[in-house]
Amino acid sequence: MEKTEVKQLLQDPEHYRDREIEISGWVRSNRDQKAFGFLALNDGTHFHSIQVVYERETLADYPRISRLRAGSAVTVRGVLATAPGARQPWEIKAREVIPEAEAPEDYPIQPKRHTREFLREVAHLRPRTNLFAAVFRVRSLAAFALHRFFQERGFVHVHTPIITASDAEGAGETFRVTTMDPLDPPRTHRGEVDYSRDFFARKTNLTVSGQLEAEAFALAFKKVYTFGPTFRAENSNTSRHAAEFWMIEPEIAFAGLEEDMELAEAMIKDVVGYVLAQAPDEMNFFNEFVDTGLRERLQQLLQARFARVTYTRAIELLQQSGQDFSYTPSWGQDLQSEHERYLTEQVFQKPVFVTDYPREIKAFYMKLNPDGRTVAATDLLVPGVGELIGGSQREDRPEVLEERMRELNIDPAELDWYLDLRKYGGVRHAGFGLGFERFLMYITGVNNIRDVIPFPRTVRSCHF
RNA sequence: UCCUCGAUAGCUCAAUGGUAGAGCAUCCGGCUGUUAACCGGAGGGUUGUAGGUUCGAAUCCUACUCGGGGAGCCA
Repeated sequence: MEKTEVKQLLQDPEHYRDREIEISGWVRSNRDQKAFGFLALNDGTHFHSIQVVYERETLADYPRISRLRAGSAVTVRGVLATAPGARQPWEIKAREVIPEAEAPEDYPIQPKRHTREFLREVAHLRPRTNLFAAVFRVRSLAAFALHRFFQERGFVHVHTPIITASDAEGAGETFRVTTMDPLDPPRTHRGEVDYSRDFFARKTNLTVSGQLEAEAFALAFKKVYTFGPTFRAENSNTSRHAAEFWMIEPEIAFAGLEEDMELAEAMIKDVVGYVLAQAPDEMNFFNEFVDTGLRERLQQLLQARFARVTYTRAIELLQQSGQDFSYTPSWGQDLQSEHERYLTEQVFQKPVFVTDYPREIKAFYMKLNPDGRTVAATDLLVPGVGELIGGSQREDRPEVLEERMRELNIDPAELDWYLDLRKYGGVRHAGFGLGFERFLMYITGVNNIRDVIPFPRTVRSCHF
């Protein structure tokens, strides 16, 4: 008797053929007939379930086993054999089926198609479905591939803080972190809330980005990356926004925008290639049931050289397109979603870096170009998802940086440490932020961010 | 936050002003290789909530709640 797992069995079935094995997992479906029955058993190690055949003649407690409902857990002892005339080549002929835990009749996951909306309401059970088993295995593999990509290139992984005091990054609304009594906070003599008596003796919030801290480490280790949770308290009601999501933020020193884009392109191709190779069953499932163009699009991505276009040129292309946009493209305005989609899906038909945006529509830390009108920023637009990456070369001239901060009403005193980085050996450097969930949407074809996060947190929704 | 669509059995959906139904799931029975098995039977409903119109409301009106899609903000 050998304890084993479905993944091992299906990787090398000949090795296990006719051998006594033991396997434990959950029942996906159970069909019994007069003399025998079939369990579809999934043990979580493999996308596919394995079929278990049990016979009335040889199984002592056949009536009980034949009534086991989907969701029940069992241990099966038997031999691996080829399945006659069956859809799957291998099955287990059970000698013994031991119920480990039975699921009552109100188990919500049926062997049928469920809507994603319903499954979100049972997020604790949805990883037992084909779709979510595939999504979350791919999520795990993609996370590993990202670490591997950076580690193999000598990048140092930085754990940037989750709680921060910098309120000046301009990356959206923040969640306040406090231990004060909301009904009766300490107050100053003028009646204002006195944050100096809060836990950290100042106003603090959950991080909206690890970039500024990553820059500090890039100016010591030369190549670093962060990979962690990020929090935005924005009232965004879309399929692409969550209040809690994960970001990858590489930062490289002695490098500019060109190197930044090369890094982003290599990273995306590496991870997509890894997932395609490591999760063929999951990717086949997405291609068949989620997005029938997925495989072709990802294969093209691996082959294609990502396009590069300046913001100024992109505006020209949009203006000359003859398209009837809801918003007329004009220089100085941010690109609308419809413009981004048109560029990546129609004009280039592949991922495209848009570079050198007007300074007025980008953040204070981005390097001012010699033309004085644009900054060395880039957004990577991809078909289907839109903006996947936002990056830039960082402003490394202290006087220009400080001037930009004053322009945008950011108090330089609050970010004195950030200005120090320019003061002491602050070479040119660049970086970008990749929204991990948006990347997963792109890889899997799943079109709602709530379905690529195990337990999603969005506006007015924080269950589980 | 704005625009738009929706909410009926555990799930997916019918019923468009006149007796709330089907498929799946569940339960019972049948079936000698099933695989979204099949065949027969049974149970299962305050039609999202609160008001209103009407002889009569799942259906029409108002508000609210929740959800989908789109926009803005962004990753």
